[in-house]
Amino acid sequence: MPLTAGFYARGVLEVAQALIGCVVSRGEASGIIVETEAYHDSEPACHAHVGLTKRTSTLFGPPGRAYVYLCYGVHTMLNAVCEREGVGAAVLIRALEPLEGIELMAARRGVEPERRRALCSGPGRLAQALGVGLADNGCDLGLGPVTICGRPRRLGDPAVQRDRRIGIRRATELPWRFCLAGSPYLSVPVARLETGAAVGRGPAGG
DNA sequence: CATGGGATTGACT
DNA sequence: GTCAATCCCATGC
Repeated sequence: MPLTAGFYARGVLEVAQALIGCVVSRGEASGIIVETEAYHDSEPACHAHVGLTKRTSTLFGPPGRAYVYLCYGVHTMLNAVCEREGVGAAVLIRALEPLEGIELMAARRGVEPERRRALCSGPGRLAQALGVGLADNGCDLGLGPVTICGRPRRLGDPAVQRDRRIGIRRATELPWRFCLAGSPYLSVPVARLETGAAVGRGPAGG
């Protein structure tokens, strides 16, 4: 059973951590989420920081929808919209451990199925592997085409590591990246923990 | 209407 | 390590 809106309605940091170990599916292809990042309209790295526009309307909409956009004119990014309607917040899905539809994902990526790490280790890569396109923007993650289900019981409670977000120009100091500890499917390894690093307290008013 | 930036990737030196 | 691809959309005139 897919996760419902209540799961996403919580604070975006809480959701970003809770999504580790959950399963993203689209059609025959699926994978276990091993890396996420949180974005919130209170900080400048978030698209919603500019306010409500045509582009950001999905972000400010109800929780539990997909926010899909094109990055660098080349790659599609898949996010899960969080927090209550009127708050611009989302979790970027950055890496998956491939689960089902390996052959299909490999064909879409143009790599050999044996190269598991090349399939979904990166936000652009996983979107390509799943066949996510701009037409999926705004879709209900409980209904599809893109769906997210809870953690498989057999996996237990995952150990989650926190890190700084990757590839952004602004608000780089926030430790809003969440990774499955020890996973070989991360887009980038977790940085060494810095002693005394500032710990984010979460978005104001979130 | 013109311009410029961007939450990336893959190819190449 | 460097760098180009490529396009949507926010902004400004």
